[in-house]
Amino acid sequence: MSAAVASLPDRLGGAPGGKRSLRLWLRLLTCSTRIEQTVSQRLRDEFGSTLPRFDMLSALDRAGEVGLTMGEAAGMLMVSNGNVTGLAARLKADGLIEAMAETDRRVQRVRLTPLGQTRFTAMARAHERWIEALFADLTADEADDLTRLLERTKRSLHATTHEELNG
Amino acid sequence: MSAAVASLPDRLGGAPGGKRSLRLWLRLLTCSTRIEQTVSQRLRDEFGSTLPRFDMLSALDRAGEVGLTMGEAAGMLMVSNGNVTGLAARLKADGLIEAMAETDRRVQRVRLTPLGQTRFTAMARAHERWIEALFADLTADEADDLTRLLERTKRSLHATTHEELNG
DNA sequence: ACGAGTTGTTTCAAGCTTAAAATATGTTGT
DNA sequence: ACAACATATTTTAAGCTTGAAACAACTCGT
Repeated sequence: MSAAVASLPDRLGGAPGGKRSLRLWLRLLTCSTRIEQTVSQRLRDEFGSTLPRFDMLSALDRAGEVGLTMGEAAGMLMVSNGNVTGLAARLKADGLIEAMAETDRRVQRVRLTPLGQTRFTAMARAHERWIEALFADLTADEADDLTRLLERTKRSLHATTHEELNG
Repeated sequence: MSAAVASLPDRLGGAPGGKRSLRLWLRLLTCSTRIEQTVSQRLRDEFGSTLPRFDMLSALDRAGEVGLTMGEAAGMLMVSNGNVTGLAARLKADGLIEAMAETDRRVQRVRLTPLGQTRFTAMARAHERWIEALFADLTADEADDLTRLLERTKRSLHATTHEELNG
């Protein structure tokens, strides 16, 4: 959740170049940050939870019975392995997730507990309502256009970046 | 930098409702996170700096001679006041910013040092190139469409949220 | 079997971030 | 002047995040 205030001093009419991209990035970041802050605050106020915790529960909900290893979870959440270690420890302490048996003893696999499932379902319902409300002023067409353009953007980013997260 | 993996289990064809918004939010977050991670990594590798530091320097660059108070900086960066206190302390220790005199002794006003200005200029140049490259696969029209839609989104968010950050 | 290399995870130190409480200073009404 | 209130900032405790180093367990070639 970082908000760049990159310097955009000048004209923006013509060139498809740097300033144009900078302005686009600034808008993208502003929207993203604002939504994160809103969701984060409501998660705290209404559920005493956080966005990282919610994201982790969400990934585990998708995974179902088989759960996720630490590495798989890190990949889905786009965070470092060490991060997931701490997150999992806190969620375990809350009783929302539990460890599973694994033959490969290096692997730490976890899944939702029944309590975790219940709590996540409640949060997910509220979360969906919040997001829907935030985008409410966009028409369905605008939302679809935006989604499509972001998909194109994602591919552009993918083409330009090949970095790893861990170490 | 948090990456939601919100559950999107089902059909997505029809309704303009929750699932559609959720998918849009997910794309937005993915793009934003990916760019932040890329920029963050390069700032560290090439300048030994961080995104929050860069953002702070950027805000001060825009402010010019008169500098910014802690509160003004917090507003521009969309972070808490306490956050800016720590950031300013670190940048001061690096010799990149300095305190200014103020009649109101509650107010802490800071500006770039010459060194800070030099360093920021170098970083900003590189930053602009990185961003341009990340969006390189989009046409100028696509970039403009995206910027416009994000502007509309920003207004939609603004209409729905009135929360404060501090306190 | 055993050493070398690989893979999955955790630990660690440092920085970022927040909300809430505390501090310090300024302003206003009387 | 002074009390009450308001404003600007810092402090604090807790959580999030990372990259690098450490650790543990597995695989493979011989």
